[in-house]
Amino acid sequence: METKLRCTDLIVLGLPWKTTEQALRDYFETFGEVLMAQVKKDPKTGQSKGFGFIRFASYESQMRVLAQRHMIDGRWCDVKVPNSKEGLIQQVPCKVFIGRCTEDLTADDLREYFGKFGEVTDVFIPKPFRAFSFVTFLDPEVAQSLCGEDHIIKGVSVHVSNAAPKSETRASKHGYDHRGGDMRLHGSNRGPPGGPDGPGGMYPPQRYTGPPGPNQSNWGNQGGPRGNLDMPNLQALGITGQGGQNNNQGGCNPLGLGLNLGALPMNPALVAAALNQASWGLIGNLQNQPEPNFNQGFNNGPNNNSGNNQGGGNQGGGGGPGFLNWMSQGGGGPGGGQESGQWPARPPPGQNQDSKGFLKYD
DNA sequence: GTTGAGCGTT
Repeated sequence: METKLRCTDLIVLGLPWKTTEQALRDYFETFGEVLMAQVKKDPKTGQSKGFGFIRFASYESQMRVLAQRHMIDGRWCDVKVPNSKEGLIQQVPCKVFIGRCTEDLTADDLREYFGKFGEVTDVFIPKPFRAFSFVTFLDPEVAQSLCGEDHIIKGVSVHVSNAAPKSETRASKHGYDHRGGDMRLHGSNRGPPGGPDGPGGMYPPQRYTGPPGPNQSNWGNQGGPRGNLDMPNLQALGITGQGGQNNNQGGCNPLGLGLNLGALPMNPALVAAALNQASWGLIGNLQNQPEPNFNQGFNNGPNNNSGNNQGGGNQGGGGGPGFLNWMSQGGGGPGGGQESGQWPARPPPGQNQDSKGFLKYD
């Protein structure tokens, strides 16, 4: 379980021809200690091939880097987990199914309401109206904690449940959309982690206790001495965040590329690695189902760049079991803010349910 | 001397 959060080499695509290994290293060192940086070149000419690899010392740096695009020497570059390495990273459902929606419940309504429980990274409302929607949280634990509950939003009683991964969809081999920094895990070689009855000891037994009160401990940022990352919680989960290279502080990031740091959604897959088994253990509705395919179903749509929620900084995640509280240094970023409505067409109702009657999504 | 989706000579 400790091995799930180790760093891996990351591929950097789109490098300018001109970028040197030193420049590459210099750039990424603003995120944390860089153990390796290389630019792939033609052995003969020495000409760059336009991509390279980097490796961080801390998983936290890795996650943060994966969560955004990077302007390097004047070009936007993407950092991804290499194909050769994917499948090593686990993911956990951050998305919940919201049933009994009415038509007047807008994405903003949902985002605002559920933002009380944790940072919302995506809201999806099928069109045409289908009486349900999906809300994706940054923190998978928040998502899980809400499952099974009824909530009243604008006078409407909605029901939150697991967003049952649609089995056997795409996400097969050729990666799907991960522009904007969302999922990129689809290696097919990774089986289900353990199974529903696995360890189950990672999560505190007590359920999420609603919106954080004003006095609840807040691991968040707000200028705390530790900065805005959530290493305490990581450690609490048995993750040894080596070295604690914490470059990011609460408030001003040291890199020149300020804008997105706090506002961008973390890649839930990467972020949630350690929660996998335990979380599935909590998903009662899935316990009797065939093993879910972890390789799919949790992508956040074509563009995961949701605007930060209300720019208010995260809600602290309740201080308790919160896992991902590093985001949001206030001041909503320039994130897109749009979402919904740009998803692939869905199957007609009826053919998108599994044996348990769960609505599937893709 | 060009190029722009991709996946790593060692």
